[in-house]
Amino acid sequence: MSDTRAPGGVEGTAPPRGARTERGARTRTRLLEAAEQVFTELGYHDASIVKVAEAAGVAPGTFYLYFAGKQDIFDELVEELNRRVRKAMADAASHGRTRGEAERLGFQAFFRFTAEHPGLYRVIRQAEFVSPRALRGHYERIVAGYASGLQEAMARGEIATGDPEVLAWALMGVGEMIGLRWILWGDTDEIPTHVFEETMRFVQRALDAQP
Amino acid sequence: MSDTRAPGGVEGTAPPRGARTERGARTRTRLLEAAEQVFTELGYHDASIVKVAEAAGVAPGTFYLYFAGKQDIFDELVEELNRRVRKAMADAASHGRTRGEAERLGFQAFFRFTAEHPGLYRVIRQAEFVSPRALRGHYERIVAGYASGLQEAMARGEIATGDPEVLAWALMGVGEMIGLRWILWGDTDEIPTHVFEETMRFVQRALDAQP
Amino acid sequence: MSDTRAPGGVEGTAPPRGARTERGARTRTRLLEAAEQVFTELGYHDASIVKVAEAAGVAPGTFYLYFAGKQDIFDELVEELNRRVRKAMADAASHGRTRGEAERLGFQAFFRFTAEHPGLYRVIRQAEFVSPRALRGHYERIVAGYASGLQEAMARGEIATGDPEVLAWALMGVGEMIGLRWILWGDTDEIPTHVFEETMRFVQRALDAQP
Amino acid sequence: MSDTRAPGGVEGTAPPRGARTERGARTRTRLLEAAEQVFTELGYHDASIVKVAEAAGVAPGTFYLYFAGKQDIFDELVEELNRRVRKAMADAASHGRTRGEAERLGFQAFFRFTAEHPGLYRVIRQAEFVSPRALRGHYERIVAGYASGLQEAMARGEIATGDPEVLAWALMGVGEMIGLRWILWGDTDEIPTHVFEETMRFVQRALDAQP
DNA sequence: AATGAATGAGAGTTCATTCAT
DNA sequence: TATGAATGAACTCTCATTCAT
Repeated sequence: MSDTRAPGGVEGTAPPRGARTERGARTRTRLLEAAEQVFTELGYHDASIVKVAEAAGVAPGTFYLYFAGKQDIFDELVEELNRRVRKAMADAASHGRTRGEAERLGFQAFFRFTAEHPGLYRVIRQAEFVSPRALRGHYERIVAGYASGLQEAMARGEIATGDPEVLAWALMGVGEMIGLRWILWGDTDEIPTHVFEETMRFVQRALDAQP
Repeated sequence: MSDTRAPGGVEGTAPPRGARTERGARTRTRLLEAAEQVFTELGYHDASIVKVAEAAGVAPGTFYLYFAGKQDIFDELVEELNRRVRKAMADAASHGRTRGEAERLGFQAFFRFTAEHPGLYRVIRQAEFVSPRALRGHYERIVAGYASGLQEAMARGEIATGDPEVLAWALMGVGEMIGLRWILWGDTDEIPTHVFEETMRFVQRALDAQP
Repeated sequence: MSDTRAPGGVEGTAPPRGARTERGARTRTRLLEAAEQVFTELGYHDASIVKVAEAAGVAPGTFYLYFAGKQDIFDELVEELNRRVRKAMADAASHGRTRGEAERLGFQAFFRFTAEHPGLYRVIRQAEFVSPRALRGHYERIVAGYASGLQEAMARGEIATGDPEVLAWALMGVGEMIGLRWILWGDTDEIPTHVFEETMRFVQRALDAQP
Repeated sequence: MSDTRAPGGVEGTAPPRGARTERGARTRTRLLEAAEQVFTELGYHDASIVKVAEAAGVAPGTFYLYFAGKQDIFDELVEELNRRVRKAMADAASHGRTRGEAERLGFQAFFRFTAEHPGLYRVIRQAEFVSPRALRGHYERIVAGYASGLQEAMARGEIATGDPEVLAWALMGVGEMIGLRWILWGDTDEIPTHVFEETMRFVQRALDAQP
């Protein structure tokens, strides 16, 4: 937000919603944190602006100084969460020496994230019905990473050849469903080791080049 | 819509409202059909009882003679849709001579169902947030079928050994995500052949016993 | 409102808002009466749906069974009031034997209406800012009546020739302003006789054929 | 905007907020100009203080240093606009050699003003509902001018005798309605010549002494 | 003299649900 | 068995105004 506003200027499309000062930035952050908590607890549709504002300790009207509405803050929140998931996965994967190891670490990071923040994970999934575009973009970015890794591995003859994009989506489906079953629906706080290992064996067989 | 609901059957808790006469049964059926149409078109939260009643050609008050509320009819509808999906998959799979063929036919049936009824598929997915229990039950039944098939195949040495349940959930994840990507988000009315074939190769490699 | 609704029919553009029964018709009427009172007392912008509903003795939600919103009921109300004014003027004028007498009686009826319902008159005037089209239509209908009377009188040589439409608007301006000044802003309940007579002389000179 | 407002002048009651310095006077002027623009564009009720402040390049809080509220600045603005209209009419009329010519020039000036500033004209009309007193005062001042001119003309035997006040209000009604019809509702940027001429003939017949 | 974040009452509106008929 | 008018709480959102800085 430039501090050289031309008087009477119209400032383009995105209204410069609040947050021009330090204090404003803090309020905005508080609202985002409150939204995370409320959406997590109640889901998108039972959450309300009033509840979010209340949780942030501000008046309802204040909310609209910073966000255009419920969907707006949801989008921003989901985008933020998605960034976190992707970063966790990419960071973990980058420590792998071999492709297989990277894959393993990536999956592990994903499962760890969802296990540590099951509410957030649910929020992200719910985006399918609220901001399909945002969720799709998120998945596509993960897939793009997967796919390029797979392509390189194919080139090196490490894995079976095939359409890397399809393979990447299939891999993501595996991770999502295992996460859904053993974290959201499971009764432990963590994915059981043998489930994780079985999943990794499944994935490795699915990818490995047949001798 | 099966008209042979045993009163007080599996549902147990909910008293079977209305529908004690021939006419009542017809009204109930009309409401369920209307709900399918309205939920499909609008999604759970934008659907309203008044719209469902209207689509069924019935007054709003009449709705409550047959269902306890919105969630109630949604649950019943999702259960019904799930039965249809499972039946389509099971029927198809039963025509397979080999395990691999059955698997292939089952996946094909799933994709065909979602391609032909994308709205219904979305309704089922949405159940995750509205009636998690119902969706979980649905998935578990599919998994149970998969898993027992896998177990037999393992016993016969046709596929790699492992925890059949984990494998079954992984398989389902693959199907779900490929369906999401190429049917709900795709721009064709059908899953592209090469995507389907690539998916099947992925699945077969993932399961096949290593020589 | 036809009582042969096809089940599931969509009923065209105008939603059949309530009033299918005797009781509904009564509620609708009560709302319209309440609106007249509230708009009259508070003006358009300070009136609120809740106040109207309250004055009608119904819950806020009930209002929306019958009207699409504030502007909708305002339009209907203004249209109704306009019909009354026009009818009062036309009825009165039709008793005139000569053109001049008809004119005199029409003006008189207009002033009487505004004097008896100053609040309504204000509501109609306010329509200029709320439903300009409606007000314009109202004026145009009055003007059309005036103008055709003037044209005939011109043909008979009773009055000066000229563009009857312009003359008609000018006449209406006279009536409106005199009404505004001596009824809305005046301190009596009726237009003073000498003002009325002076106005009629003004009008007659303005129209009369010069010898 | 005259910058020579005598503090505590005619307005009397309202303390002249802010504007005690050179800079303050400039801010006040900017706010008034902004208000003219915003009210003109949006009308009274859709205009908001925040928009006015924005258009003036000033923070919302600053507004209240200079005006007591929305109605306050509206009143002042309307008064200013009215001064402009009256001045335009009086200036024009003063160039007329005969009474009839003065009248003609006055009407012309009024129509020209409204044609050039239709938005302002609307703002003035809207004052009927927002500050009736201000509008009434405006009209009364115009009427006073008309009336004294008419009285003199009567004394000189140039026009029919009668109550000059009633005649003056009638004249103003003619001008207002013709302006409303052909400027606010018309499709040209100017009043058509034949309408103007017809109107003037109407007015002259209405006033002229019968031989 | 100026700021701009914060307020909070109140607006319009929706809809699952009830109940007298 | 069916009706449909009525409910009223809850929702999103606006904006004139205040006040600590």
